[in-house]
Amino acid sequence: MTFESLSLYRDIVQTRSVSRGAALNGISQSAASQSVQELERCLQVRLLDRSTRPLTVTEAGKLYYDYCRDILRRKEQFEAQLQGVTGRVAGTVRVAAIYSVGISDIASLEAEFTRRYPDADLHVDYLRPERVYEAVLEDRAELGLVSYPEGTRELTVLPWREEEMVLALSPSHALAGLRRAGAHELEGQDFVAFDDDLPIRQHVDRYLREHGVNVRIAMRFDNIGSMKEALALGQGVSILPRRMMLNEIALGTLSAVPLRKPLSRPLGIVRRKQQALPRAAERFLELLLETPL
Amino acid sequence: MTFESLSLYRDIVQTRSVSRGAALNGISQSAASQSVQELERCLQVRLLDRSTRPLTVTEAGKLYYDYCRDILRRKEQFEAQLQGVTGRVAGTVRVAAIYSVGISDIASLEAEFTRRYPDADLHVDYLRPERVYEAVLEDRAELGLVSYPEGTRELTVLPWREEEMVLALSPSHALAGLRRAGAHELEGQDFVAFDDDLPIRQHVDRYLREHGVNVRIAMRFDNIGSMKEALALGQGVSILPRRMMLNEIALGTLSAVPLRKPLSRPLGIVRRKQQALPRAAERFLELLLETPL
DNA sequence: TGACAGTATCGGTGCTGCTAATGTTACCCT
DNA sequence: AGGGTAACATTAGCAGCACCGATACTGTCA
Repeated sequence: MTFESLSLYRDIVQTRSVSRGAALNGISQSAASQSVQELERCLQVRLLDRSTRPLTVTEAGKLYYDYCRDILRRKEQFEAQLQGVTGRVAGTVRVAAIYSVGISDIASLEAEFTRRYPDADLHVDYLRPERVYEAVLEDRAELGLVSYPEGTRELTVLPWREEEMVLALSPSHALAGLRRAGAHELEGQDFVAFDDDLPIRQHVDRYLREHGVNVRIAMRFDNIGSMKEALALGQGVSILPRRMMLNEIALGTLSAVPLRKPLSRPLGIVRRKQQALPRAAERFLELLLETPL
Repeated sequence: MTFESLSLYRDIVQTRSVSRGAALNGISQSAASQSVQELERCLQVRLLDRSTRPLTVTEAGKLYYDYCRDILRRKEQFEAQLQGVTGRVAGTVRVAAIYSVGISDIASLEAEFTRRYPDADLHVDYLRPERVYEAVLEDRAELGLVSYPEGTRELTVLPWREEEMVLALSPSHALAGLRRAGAHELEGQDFVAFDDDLPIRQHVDRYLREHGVNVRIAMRFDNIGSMKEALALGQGVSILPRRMMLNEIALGTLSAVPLRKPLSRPLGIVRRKQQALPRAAERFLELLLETPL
């Protein structure tokens, strides 16, 4: 019973799928299937009920899952401790981020990080917000970058940035010439919105409601990139973080109009409570926090 | 990195020797040496300083040792939990006992145990008292049987038996005819004693001192078997648990004279605190506690 | 400075665990 | 119902690696 098989089993349970677990661990579905069977043979007990889809976890399987988690966390803890002794900053920092933190920002952070710590690797996954929390909870990432962060019993939050939200629209749009946008000017506009279940959507909705504005939701997206495309094509207006539009503003494909009643979006960093971070992850966290807005 | 290698490393550190660790894990010295080197190569850090004898453990090596212990304990805990779910009583119960608990007693217990739980194995090691504590502390035994038990921060004690101590001597000895032995009758006798560092020796010494008796220590042993031989040959007298002499009394090779001022020896069971016992070990513990004196 | 006990190294071997291909089964959908 | 699809199981064959035995090296005694 190797650590690979522990990690594999954990991932199989978390993804509720042998194949996905196999993929996450870089082995074939066949190998994963054999690994689980070997496990069940050794322990003489069924761990997973694979006669149903998606597969279900038996009582014993849950025990083994907790066991895997504990073992793998202890392993991470050891590795963190070890790096404290050797003084080396190495290993992979896994970061899960929402799409809208700005890929270019992270890219420059990544460059600085690999410059400072050449032995460390940085791996960033861009996910939907709920997936970011999930990734941190399920040990697939040391750090998570989210907007409107919320802590839980197992997760702790560090404030990171406050981003100014602005009216975003095509330069050719009627409202593009305004120096400042009052709420009433949005009344009845076609609106390019975030998906209903994203936190940012809730906050923008509340902002509009509080200022007595009704807009017409023209389209919905779960990522800023697509929204910017739609706006550039004149499909409507939106409210987006200004930082995310700097490129398009410079290129002249989009315009940003400051809001008279300001609205900002807080970004935060989530991590697991009482989990010593590997040295490399600690350093990346420092880098994040020292980076100017 | 397999569990075998964790167990191996733990044993190497505990025994301060690669060869002994290898022997404990049933592999060759060569394999053990290679395993440690592989470990150091993977972690990129020296764990053991083998340029000195006995070998010494580096800072990183200590961290890894703690890690091994934690992992292996978690594994045991899982196995115990699993047996709770399956209801099976299987696996090996490892018991460490002092020589003087009585091998024949344990043998009959063992017979009863394997009768009740045919899937479980019982393994008993007979050791010197300090080794019994060590074996339990270092996860080489689930239960320890000792006299004059003492708990520690990591060990908890369950009282087991109170054994009557009697004057033990050859039937041909001058004192053998007594119905009861007062303390004064021991004055000046040749005494067959336990080794100085055994707890039972301290207690017998105190008994003699408190009753103002001086004896001449004729010989010392660390096990009751040898003492009985010496007594049968008329080499002196001793104070021993009666239970341990039943066979010799029946055969007429030894006599037991009750002490006027009674002395008893408490036997106890030691186990690690906050460590769920495997189901098989739990059952053996039940068996121990229900066994009549 | 031998003698020894312990550790490192080396070549050969067997077993475990992987892949790729194929067979089987649960669930969905009209 | 009854294909269709996506998942899991099975099989054969191969590759790597952990093991062993033998031997060489190295600390630590006397």
